[in-house]
Amino acid sequence: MKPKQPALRERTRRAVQREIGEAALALFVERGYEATTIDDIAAAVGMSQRSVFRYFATKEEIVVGKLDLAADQMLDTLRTRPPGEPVWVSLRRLFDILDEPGQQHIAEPIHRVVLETPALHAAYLQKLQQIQDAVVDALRQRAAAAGRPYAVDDPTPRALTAAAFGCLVAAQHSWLASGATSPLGDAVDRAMATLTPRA
Amino acid sequence: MKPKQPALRERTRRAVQREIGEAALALFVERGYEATTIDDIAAAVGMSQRSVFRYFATKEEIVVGKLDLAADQMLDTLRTRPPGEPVWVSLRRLFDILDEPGQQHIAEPIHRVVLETPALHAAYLQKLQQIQDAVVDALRQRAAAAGRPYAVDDPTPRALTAAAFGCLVAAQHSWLASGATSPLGDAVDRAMATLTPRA
DNA sequence: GTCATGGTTGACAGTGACTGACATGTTCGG
DNA sequence: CCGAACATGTCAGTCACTGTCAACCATGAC
Repeated sequence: MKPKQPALRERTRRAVQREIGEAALALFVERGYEATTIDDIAAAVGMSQRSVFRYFATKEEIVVGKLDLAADQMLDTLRTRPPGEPVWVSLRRLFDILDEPGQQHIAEPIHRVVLETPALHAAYLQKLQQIQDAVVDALRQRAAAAGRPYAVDDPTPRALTAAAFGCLVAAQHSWLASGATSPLGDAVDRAMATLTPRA
Repeated sequence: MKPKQPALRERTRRAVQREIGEAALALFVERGYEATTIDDIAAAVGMSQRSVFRYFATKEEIVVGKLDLAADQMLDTLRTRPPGEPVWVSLRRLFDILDEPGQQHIAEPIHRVVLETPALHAAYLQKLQQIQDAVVDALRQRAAAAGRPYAVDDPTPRALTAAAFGCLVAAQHSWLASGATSPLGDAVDRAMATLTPRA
């Protein structure tokens, strides 16, 4: 019987990871990302610097690692969408999870730190790029399952996905610039409405 | 008469910067970005590590700094396009300079290193983001000059620009994936043809 | 209970990117 | 030829990150 403890270990691991993440984020928001050292974070949770790095590969991952969860949710969303739905609509639906009520007040300072810290912004864009790869994969599979597979060299799924994520980033910018008042989803709607996929 | 030597100084500065850049790039391509240390680069050009950092703020800048020139060219291009031209077409034309013949053979290994090295890829995406900001600005100015300014909260210019650059990145991916045979411009054409701006 | 065992942790040393400070040239203007 | 910029080297220091090792649990076998 092996699979008995692994579950527990995994759970405690997640718990510690979560604790570090929350403490770190509080410090980042309070005094800035660059001004916060890993030692500060370690001290805040009562661990050694070394152990912090056992839970997060890099300092940036403490922040952008939160997107891994979001990525999984996006892929789930994509798989449960009607296979015949227009791709552009499905892509728009992926972003719903970034916009759930109850998270907005928390999400806003995070967004701000990420967009204002060059190192974090770069890491964020890269993570979005990774997510896009997975989304493109899922889109190809879906099309194949629906009997209308894309040709291997057809740039359509990749281009549409890239454009959609580009619109997302554009929407986040204007959302933050206007003080994060109206829901982010509205900004995404407006951004994505400026384009249509060609038949 | 002050502006006599400054011009010379600036020229020699550019020359040294260029020399460092070329030496570094050769090393990056040969043995990889991560495996190349700043000391290696300094030794290759016969300088101290400190001096290398006087010409480039960061290691990544040695590579992605080359895009600053491209960015200027893009903005020039944008300003010389007919003001009435559809935005999507103008945006497509920005990317022509990345595709000039005679640079392709050189550009390919660079592209490869950038896309395959996480740190560089992140820096690259961030630089593209900066360029987008400038492009959006130019688009707004152009529309205003043509008597059809965008409303301040109109996401159109930002969204279209982000989508176009997303298509560019998508095109680079498939271009590299297919061995960089046909010109990059063709890949960009195909990617951007999958979308149309909504009237 | 005891003991092997896998997984977690802290302490320590080391690398590499980067920064600040200072001292030494080299160059250019007068 | 002299003084003021400017470029460069050296050195010391910070911080992110990695490898290693020894101590330390918790669990399961006996």
